[in-house]
Amino acid sequence: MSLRYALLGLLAEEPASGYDLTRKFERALQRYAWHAQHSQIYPELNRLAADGLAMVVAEGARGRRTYAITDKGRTELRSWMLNPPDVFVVRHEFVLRLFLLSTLDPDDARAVLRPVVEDSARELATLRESIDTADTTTPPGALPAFGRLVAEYGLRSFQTMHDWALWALDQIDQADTTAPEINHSE
Amino acid sequence: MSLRYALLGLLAEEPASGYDLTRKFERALQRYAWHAQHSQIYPELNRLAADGLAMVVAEGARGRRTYAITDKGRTELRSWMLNPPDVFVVRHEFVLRLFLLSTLDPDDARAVLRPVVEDSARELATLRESIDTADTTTPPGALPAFGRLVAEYGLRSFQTMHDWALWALDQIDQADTTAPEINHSE
DNA sequence: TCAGGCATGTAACTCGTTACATGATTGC
DNA sequence: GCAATCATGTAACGAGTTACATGCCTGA
Repeated sequence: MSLRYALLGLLAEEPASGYDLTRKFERALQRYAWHAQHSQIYPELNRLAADGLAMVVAEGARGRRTYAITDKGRTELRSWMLNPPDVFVVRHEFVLRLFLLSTLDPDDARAVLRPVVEDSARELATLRESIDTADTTTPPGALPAFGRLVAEYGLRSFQTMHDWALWALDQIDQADTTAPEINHSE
Repeated sequence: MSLRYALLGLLAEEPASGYDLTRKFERALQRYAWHAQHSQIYPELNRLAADGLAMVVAEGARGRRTYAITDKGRTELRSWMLNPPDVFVVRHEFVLRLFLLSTLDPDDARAVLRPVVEDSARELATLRESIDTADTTTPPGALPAFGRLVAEYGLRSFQTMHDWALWALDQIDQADTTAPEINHSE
């Protein structure tokens, strides 16, 4: 049911069409939080409308339909936000690979980790730049957009991953040079 | 296909039954990396065996079947580990809620964030304790188990989340006391 | 005019969840 | 004997992916 609330949440920020929402997923949500394609989004929008949680507020060129959240939708969304489950659904292929690093020999493990260092550094730089731009263009004293909170979370997460990957490479090197002959049994 | 590799990876560490694997998911993978129930694990084990990537190596009481990874399975797993996709699948309901914090008013946002501070502190303490125990029981000079790498990643991730949530609460307070009258329009 | 992007949809398939179902073993 | 746990399975359903399908607008 998370897709339903992801859509309601995006609609709560501003009205949007299925096409808009698809692009929002690609740009922001997909990398950190949730993934969905247009083939899933359009039917769900129709269901949201059928359930009275969203409604079509404009029809434009090329069959474009702009949806907005309804009061009922807002109530439903708020209730979902304030009642988190005890255990969250997590599916993270990257972290899965970290878990399975133990199945590789040191050289292979290093080969997996090195791109992690570079990728996280690149993500970090991109995010920091867009945060700096946003911070300087925001009038002083204004409410910081909540998007700023998420960006900060992303920034810290990439920093953590970067630092960790460097540390992990170091750990592997140490183990490898200290006692390389213990390996290669079996 | 990630489930397939998660299972292969766990079998690469040691032979296990479907029942064992189900518990491993519950204990470790589920919270951080991937989730699966027994109803998905048993059929997939049968498929792994049919494809020659795993095989039954022992049959025990109560119909228990212990599977082990085959050489073909190891080759397949290694190839998967060394060829990561450009973009990872991420489904993280917790982070989704962070994104949608912007749809809540400051009081509601605080109500969402406060438990995050507490939960992450608790997870942090538990993880640190089990890491300390593992570190002191590991004979000095031995190869650090790769599980130690993941534990460290978990530790740092929870620390990051904890620090971020405190920072976010502070940001909300500041915005709320600086310019509370800007809100409540519309 | 025509390429590229806007815009929506659906069918077939696979993945994942929930619920139902069954029985064996162990320890008290 | 019986409760708890071990142990595996499947059917029905819902969620998510891939591929196919269609047509409209805008700008060069």
